[in-house]
Amino acid sequence: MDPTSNPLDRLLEISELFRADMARAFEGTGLTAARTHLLWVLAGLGPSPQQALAGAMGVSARNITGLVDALEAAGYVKRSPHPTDRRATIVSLTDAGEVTMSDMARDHANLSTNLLDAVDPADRAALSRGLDAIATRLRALIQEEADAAAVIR
Amino acid sequence: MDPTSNPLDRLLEISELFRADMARAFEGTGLTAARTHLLWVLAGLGPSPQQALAGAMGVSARNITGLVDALEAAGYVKRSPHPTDRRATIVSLTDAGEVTMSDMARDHANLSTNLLDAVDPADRAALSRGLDAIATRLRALIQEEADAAAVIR
DNA sequence: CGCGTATCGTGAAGTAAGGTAACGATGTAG
DNA sequence: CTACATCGTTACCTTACTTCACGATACGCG
Repeated sequence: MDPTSNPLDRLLEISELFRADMARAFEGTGLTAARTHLLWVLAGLGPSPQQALAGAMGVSARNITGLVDALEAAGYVKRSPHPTDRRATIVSLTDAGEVTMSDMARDHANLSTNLLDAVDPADRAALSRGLDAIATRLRALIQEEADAAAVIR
Repeated sequence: MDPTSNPLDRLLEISELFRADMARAFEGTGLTAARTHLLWVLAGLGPSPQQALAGAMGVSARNITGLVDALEAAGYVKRSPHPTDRRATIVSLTDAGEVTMSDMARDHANLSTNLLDAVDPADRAALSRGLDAIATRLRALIQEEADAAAVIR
């Protein structure tokens, strides 16, 4: 009955809390959510041309230029020439960037554990299933909307 | 074992999906997440001075000026003089704004139902409890960090 | 080989959300 | 009445995005 206790509103609240927490965590590090996302993608792909990062992040190539500029200036990332394609530049993590990423992975794992600890063990499996179901449904809804919009065009 | 199936990652994914869905839903309406947030707060508070909106949204007064400018230009909101304090202006929803907000409330309720429908009825109570627990824990963690940061200053 | 076309990264310029600092107009307490 | 606080706004900065244009380069094809 409490209007703020339905799952949708809780999820929206949790989204907002994540956002606030990340903003706080990055204070003074020269990092931001977008830059960190790039680092995360880069750690997953390994050294990549900017084009590949744009594709993986679903963002324009121009935007990658700006994010890489900032990360390079802050020392997390470096640019080097592509060995065979002289148009392309390869972006890779610096040693400092690698360290940052492993710290981040550790923090991420800790947070995961910490949050899960807050949940009654008896509820965990259902929570996990429920979140999977919601994510799947959400993905489907967004896809439907995208298809509907495509027809109009 | 699947690294993408733990609750934290699911929650982050769901956050991202919400963001994408909202951005898509607002296309061509002159609305954005921030502007809609203001409308939402305004609908909750009723006609308010900009100061009150800034407080309620946790954002600078300057930013409210900009959001109200945009919403006023799009016809969702109007400014009128405060009856007793000539420094202040009162922001209120226009008729069009009221209609938009009730449409939005309806869509919100539909989405809530739709997403919950995707969850096995047997899992719903546990999901709800789990989300509450996670939100509570997250709030506590953020508070701790804020306190820790306050000590340093 | 040469030519057209596609691709890579970036300059230029725009939009949107945020922030701080300063200021004029006004309210309010002493 | 004078000092101080508050309200909204001007001016300016940052970050994250976009599109468009362009130079340099790769590449397929006749």
